[in-house]
Amino acid sequence: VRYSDGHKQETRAKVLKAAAHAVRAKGPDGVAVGEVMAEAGLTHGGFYAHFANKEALIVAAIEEAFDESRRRFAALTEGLGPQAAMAAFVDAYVSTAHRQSRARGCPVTALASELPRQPEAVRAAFDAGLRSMIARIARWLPETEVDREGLAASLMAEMAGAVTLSRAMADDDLADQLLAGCRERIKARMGLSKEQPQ
Amino acid sequence: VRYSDGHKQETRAKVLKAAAHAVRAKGPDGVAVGEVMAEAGLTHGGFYAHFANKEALIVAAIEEAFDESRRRFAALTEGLGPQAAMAAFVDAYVSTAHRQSRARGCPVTALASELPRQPEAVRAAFDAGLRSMIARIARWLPETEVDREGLAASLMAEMAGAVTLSRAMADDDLADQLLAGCRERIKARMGLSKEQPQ
DNA sequence: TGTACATCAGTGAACGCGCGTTCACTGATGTAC
DNA sequence: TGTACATCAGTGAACGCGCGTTCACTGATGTAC
Repeated sequence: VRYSDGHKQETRAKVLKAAAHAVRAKGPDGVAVGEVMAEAGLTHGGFYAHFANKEALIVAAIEEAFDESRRRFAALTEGLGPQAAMAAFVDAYVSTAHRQSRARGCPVTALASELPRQPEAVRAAFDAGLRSMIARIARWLPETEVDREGLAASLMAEMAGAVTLSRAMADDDLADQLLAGCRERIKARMGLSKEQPQ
Repeated sequence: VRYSDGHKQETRAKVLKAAAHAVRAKGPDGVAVGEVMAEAGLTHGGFYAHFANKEALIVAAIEEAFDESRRRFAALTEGLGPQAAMAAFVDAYVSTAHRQSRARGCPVTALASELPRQPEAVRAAFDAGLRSMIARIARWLPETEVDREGLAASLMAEMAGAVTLSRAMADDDLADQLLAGCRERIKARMGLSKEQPQ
């Protein structure tokens, strides 16, 4: 072992983190192996000591992006009851801040429409991340709700749609209006609106 | 004039149609000028007699895709009152058929997440199409609704999100469930659910 | 304890390929005389 | 009416560039003796 123990793991983690940002900022096909390696402070040739090929990097990057996103939202909702957690989640997700941070935001919003063109392994990674997100949302919904998974999927669709559309809009004010409107309507759909009692 | 009158226009229209399909199937960056020309029965070199460059093609292709989509849904809702038109629109949009026909479907669903990376002109074309779609939906909503534009934007977000997520899902049954669930919830949000009176 | 050797993460040149763009040329047809 | 010329949509070879991948090499460090 030439380098200190775990040196290779650390390098791999650095490359992966850069890739997880790049895949959201530029899309799976827009990620350039050389750029990712440079971002991690290395030259392109060393890439293949860590990953079999670009596809393997994309798969790992998507998993990493979902993990990052999960940790971010877990921190945000820590210690809150289900309804308060859900409200905090919606406020953070359907927000101007999220609109503006594509590289660090939720991979669902950043990648969804490019996914059908991706190879099987990439699609599988995204599919798993998406399903676990919906399941997490479902757990926050009232137990009295008859079809929690169904409602969770519907809410996920609107949240991801809202952020994606807001990013596609040229006018910042209009985009903010759309986000605010969707945010309130989503909360109203779950009895979490400001106008209604908790 | 060598060729018959309007020959060049016809060729341009053929190229544009092929590009409008390709841009939805492969994304703006995935469109290959040579492939589009081949699809139109021509060789790649002739492209520059019709478009200044690839970016100009993408802009025109997005406009064409929105037009196609508009005509399709106009035919579908022709002669119907606002509520029936809206219901027909939702049923057609949030459907398995739409999920399966990316190249001919709505450009919002097909392109949304790739848009932020595109050049200004491309973004402007998409932005215009998106806004006109939301305006069209708003006109179908009950006049009693306080914020028709806001509700329209929220519904557009959920519809586009639902179709996009369904396309990203590997399991067809799960995808169909998501579409059916979103469809009913969207209609319920407008008093158009099967369970409720028209 | 000191020296020769093995290991292997990382380097950087090179290769092949696809793609956008350019450009000299073609050839069918309309126009001028 | 017939012939020479102009026009221009479309052809196909060529170029440059970026990118994924390969590969011979480096050099710092651990191990064997």
